[in-house]
Amino acid sequence: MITLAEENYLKAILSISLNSDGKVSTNAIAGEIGTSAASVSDMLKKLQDKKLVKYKKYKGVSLTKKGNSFATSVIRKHRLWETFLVNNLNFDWGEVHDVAEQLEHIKSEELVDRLDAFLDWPKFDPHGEPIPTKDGKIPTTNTIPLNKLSEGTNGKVMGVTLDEKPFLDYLTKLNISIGTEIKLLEKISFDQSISIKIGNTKQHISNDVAKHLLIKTN
Amino acid sequence: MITLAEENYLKAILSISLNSDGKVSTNAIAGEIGTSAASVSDMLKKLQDKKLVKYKKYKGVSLTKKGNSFATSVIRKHRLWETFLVNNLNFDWGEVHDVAEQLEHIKSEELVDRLDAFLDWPKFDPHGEPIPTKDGKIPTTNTIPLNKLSEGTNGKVMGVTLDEKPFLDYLTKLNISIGTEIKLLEKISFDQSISIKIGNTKQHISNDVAKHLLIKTN
DNA sequence: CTAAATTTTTAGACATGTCTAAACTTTTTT
DNA sequence: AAAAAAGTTTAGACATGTCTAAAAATTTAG
Repeated sequence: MITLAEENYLKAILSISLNSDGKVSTNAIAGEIGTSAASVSDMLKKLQDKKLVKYKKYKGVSLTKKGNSFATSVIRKHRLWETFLVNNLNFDWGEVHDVAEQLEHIKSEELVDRLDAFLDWPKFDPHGEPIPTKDGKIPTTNTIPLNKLSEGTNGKVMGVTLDEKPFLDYLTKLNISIGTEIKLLEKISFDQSISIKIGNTKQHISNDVAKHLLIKTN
Repeated sequence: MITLAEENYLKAILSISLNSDGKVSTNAIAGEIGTSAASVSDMLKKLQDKKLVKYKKYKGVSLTKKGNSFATSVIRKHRLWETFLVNNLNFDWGEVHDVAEQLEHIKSEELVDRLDAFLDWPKFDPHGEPIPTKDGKIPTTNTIPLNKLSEGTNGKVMGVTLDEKPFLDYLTKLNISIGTEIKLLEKISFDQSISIKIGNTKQHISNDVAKHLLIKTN
């Protein structure tokens, strides 16, 4: 049996390794989970014993096939529940994360599959993030982060890669949601901040915001 | 903060005290939860410290107002989730208990209220059990257990008071579900077993089965 | 290429919730 | 009303997952 804490560690490792290739460091995991490096060390040994990760002391960690499969399944559940919460229970996209963090640990394959069917097998969640299928495949998109776009390019917001209320609330304030048309006007090399046009208004946003917006160019 | 284990103890205490008035014994709780009397003793002290129960050593336990309110809320969540699972995810009524036991511990008032609204404020769950309202009121029914009916009386099954797969599967086999019309033909005084008529077929069932069937007489 | 800084691991402690075995109350029986 | 039975609590142990402080390994800098 895999515990709730173990699932959270696997999810954190997967999430970090998607944004930066190679082995995942103890500190990175501690940061992601909000715990101490010491606790992470302890847990990595346990995950190693269960053959969920490959771990060499001081050398970082990576998921085994089995570990990856569990982590992907947790993400699948998280995103399906977020979809349900937004589509059917009328939650706002910034309000669902914490509840989905709990729901993702409910243990029942049957439940997940039936929820998937009830939602009509969605490919993307309310943030535009891909929902892994039952067999672990992750739908792809041909999107790029807004900060990688070149000046003068038009595109449409297809998703966000950060699921935190302050960020999502800020997007709402900027009038940005899934489907919003954006034109990149200017990149400031000093701090990588950018000017954009949304509808007929110009906005200026930081690189930290831009890098979490997935754009499909027209 | 109330923990998952504490919620389960409170629920068990409420559930026992509904079926038998007065103080609830340590052993009864141990039996309900499936743990040892020693563990129950330990936990009762903790619940006492949190003012969730009133407890005198060797003298049994009862819920405080606060404890009752938590326990009722857990039952509310359990029954709302069971309703969702059966009505919307097409689960069979015998399959939902274990999943609902997990879902009932999700912490979010908002979630429960929205689920309630999504389900259109149901008053009874798929087993006919009343769903407590947000403010803790429990809808009433004028039903009596089948074993208390007198011979020759007709009635309709409005609910069951046991949520266990083997029991529910047996009912299905007997062609009994919510809404089924039943006539009580004969009571055997030796073992309190009874003969009933369902549609045009006679059946003979034990008192253990009959006492968990709630009947509304015609 | 050492020395300092950073990262990671170990050691020891703690909280939660569980267990078995033994001790203690209460209830039932004779 | 004492003895036996049943029920309950305490004592001590264990597993999980966390923490801080100290030790060890690795990386970075001078």
